[in-house]
Amino acid sequence: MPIAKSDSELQHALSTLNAYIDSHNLRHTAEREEIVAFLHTHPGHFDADELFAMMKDEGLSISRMSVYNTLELLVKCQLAVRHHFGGGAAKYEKQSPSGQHFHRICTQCGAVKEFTDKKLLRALMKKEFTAFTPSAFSFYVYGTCKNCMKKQQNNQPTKTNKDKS
Amino acid sequence: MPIAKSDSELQHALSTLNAYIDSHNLRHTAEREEIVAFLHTHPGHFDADELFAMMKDEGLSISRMSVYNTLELLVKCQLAVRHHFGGGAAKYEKQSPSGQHFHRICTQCGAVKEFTDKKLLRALMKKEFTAFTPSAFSFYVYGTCKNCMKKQQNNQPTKTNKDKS
DNA sequence: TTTACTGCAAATATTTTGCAATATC
DNA sequence: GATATTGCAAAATATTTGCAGTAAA
Repeated sequence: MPIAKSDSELQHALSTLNAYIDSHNLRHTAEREEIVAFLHTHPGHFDADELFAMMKDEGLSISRMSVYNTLELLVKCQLAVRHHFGGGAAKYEKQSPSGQHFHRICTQCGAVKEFTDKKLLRALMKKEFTAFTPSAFSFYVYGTCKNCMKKQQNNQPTKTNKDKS
Repeated sequence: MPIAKSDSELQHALSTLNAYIDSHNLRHTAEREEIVAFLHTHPGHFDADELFAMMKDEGLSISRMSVYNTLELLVKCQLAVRHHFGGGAAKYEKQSPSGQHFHRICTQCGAVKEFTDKKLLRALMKKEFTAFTPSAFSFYVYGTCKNCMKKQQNNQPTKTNKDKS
C-alpha cells in the first residue's frame, strides 16, 4: 500500500490508531489502516454507506460492516467526528486538529457549509469543565441560507411547500 | 383544555405556532397545540416515540405520526430543537429563548449533560454571518465523564503491563 | 492456538410513505 | 366542498446482531 509523499498528518493519524489498538488489545488490520488513509485523501462528510461505495469503486476490498466498525473505532480514538446533520445517516469526517471548523445548516434546503471563527474557537478552547475531559466538539448553527430566504419572500403563502433534502 | 396559570412562555409559543400556521396556510389542530403544551410542561430531551408514549400515558389522544409531523413543524417554526446525540433516535427539546444551553456528551457511556457558559454564549450571539440568517444553534462537546475516566484508568490492558503513566 | 475481526445475512430500530377517514377552513 | 391532517399499516432507511470463516497475536 504505497502512501503518497510525506503526509505527516496521515502518519500521525496512523500512529494514533496503532497506539489505540495496542493499548486496547485490539488487532491491526488492513481495513482499519485503509479507512484512515482513505479519509485523509478524501476530505468531506460521508456516511458509512457512501464511504463503503467509494472504497469499492476505487477497487479496495472491504465490507460494509468493516466500514461501520472502523468508523466507530475512529470516533473513539478521535481520528474522526460523527455528525448528524439532517434526517438520514450519520456523517463522518476526518478530525483535523489543525483546522477546527463549525457547520451552518440551512433548515429549509439542508445545505451544510463549514465556517471558522477565531473568537469563537478561542472562547471554546478556554472553556474548562469540571468532572469532564473534552476531546472534540461539534457546533451547528441552524438558519436560512440566502437562496431559501429569497424563495420564502417570493413564495407568499399559497401552495404547500414540500421542499425536500 | 385548561392551561395552568399565567404561563406566558407557553402563550407566546402558541402565538408563534399559530402565526406560523396562518402564514403558511396550514391548519390549526388540537394535536399541534397539545404537543406544544406538553413540551412546555415536560422539560428534557425526548425522541418522537418517547413523546408519543408519554402523551398516551397521560391519556391524550394522539398518534405516533402526528408526533413525528408536529415535531418537524415545531423545528421549522423554531419552537423546538432537534438533537442527534448518539446512536438512536433524534431527540427533541423545547427551544427556550431565555435559557440557551449547550450539551456535553460522554462518548463512553453516552450520558448527556447540559451546561451554560456566558462567554461562549456572548461570542456566539455576536457572530455575524454573510448570506445566512441564523435562528438556532446546537453545540456539543464530546469527551469522557469522570466516571468513565476512572473506569478507563482501572481497566488497564491485562496482558502487557503498560501501566506506568 | 486463541480469539478478534471480517463479511454476509437476518434482525432491529427509526423514519417515511400511501391511503382512507376525518376535521379544518 | 376542498383539502390538510390524522392515524394506521406497510415500505424504506439505517444500524446492529449472530455466526462461520479468516487472520492477527
